[in-house]
Amino acid sequence: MPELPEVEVLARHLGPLLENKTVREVSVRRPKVLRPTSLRKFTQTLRGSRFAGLSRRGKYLVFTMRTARPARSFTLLGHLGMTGRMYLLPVNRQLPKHAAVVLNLGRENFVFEDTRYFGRLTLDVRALEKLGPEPLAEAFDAKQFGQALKRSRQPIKVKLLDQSLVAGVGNIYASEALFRAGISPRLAARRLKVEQIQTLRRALREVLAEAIDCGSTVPLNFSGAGAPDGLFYFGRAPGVPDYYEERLRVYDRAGHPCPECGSGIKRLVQAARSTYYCSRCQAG
DNA sequence: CACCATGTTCCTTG
DNA sequence: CCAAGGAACATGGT
Repeated sequence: MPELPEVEVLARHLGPLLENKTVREVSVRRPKVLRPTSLRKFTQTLRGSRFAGLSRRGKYLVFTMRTARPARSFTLLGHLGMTGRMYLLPVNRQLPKHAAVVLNLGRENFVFEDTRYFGRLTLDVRALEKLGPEPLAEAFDAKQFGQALKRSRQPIKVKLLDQSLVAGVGNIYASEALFRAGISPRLAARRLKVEQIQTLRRALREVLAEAIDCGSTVPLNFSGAGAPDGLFYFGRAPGVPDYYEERLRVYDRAGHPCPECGSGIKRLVQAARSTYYCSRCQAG
C-alpha cells in the first residue's frame, strides 16, 4: 500500500495505537528487511524500548523510540516496499505467512508483513537524507521544482518518481497528477513551461491531499492478516464498497473512457513502469 | 507458461 | 562527477 497518501493514513492510524507501548520481544523472520542493520543490533536495540511517536517522510514511516535506562531516544525507519503492511494483532491470532518482523507489545503483536520483502524496517536512517521536499509542505515551491526539472531530459512521468526531486510520489499518483494537470507523460522534464510547472505542482498537491482525505474518512481495516484494508490496498478486495471506484481517474484504466472527454485511456511503458493517460486531454 | 504488479538499489554505459 | 537505462530483488495474481 505504498505511496505518500497510504503511508500518511497508516501513520495517523498507527501512531495513537502504538503510543507508549513497550517492545517486550523481538522476532525477526526475514532479517533481510532490516538491511543494513544486523539482526543482533536490531533485536538488542528494540527490546525494552517504547513507541513515543510516529510520523511520515516521503514513503517512510518514522518511529520515535525511547528507552528508560539510560534515557535515550532513537529512530526506527519503516518502508512498505510494494506489498508491505503494518498492523497490531492480538497475540492469540495466527501470524501471516509473510510476517517479516513481529514485535510483541504484551497482549498484541506489532506485525510487519511483506509478501515480496522489498520493504524495510531498520535503524539506518540515511535514506531520509536523500529525499526531496514534501509535496504538501510550503517548502515545495514551484521555483525550486522548476529548477530541478530543467536539468533533466527524462520524460516528466519518470522524473516524478525520483524521490530526490519530490518525496512520496509513486507510480499511481504520478499518472493521476499528470492527468489532472493536462500534461503529457512523455514531455521531457526540461521542456515544461513555467505555467505547466505551477499547474503540475498544484495537481500533485491536490491529488495527494484528496487521497489522504479519502483514506481518512473511509472506514479502513488495517488489522488482521490478509484482511482487506479497503481503499488503500490496491486491487479490489471483495466487499470493498463502490466509492473506491471513482478515486483513480486513469491509473490501471486502459481502454476505459476518459472521465473528461470520453476517449480511451491509454497505457504506455516508461522506465519499465506502466503509465496511464488520456492522449486527448494530455496532448503534446 | 506468459505477463503484470503500489518500490528502491545496484551496476553499467555514455 | 553525473544522467540514464536496465536488471535485480521475491512472490503472487490473472
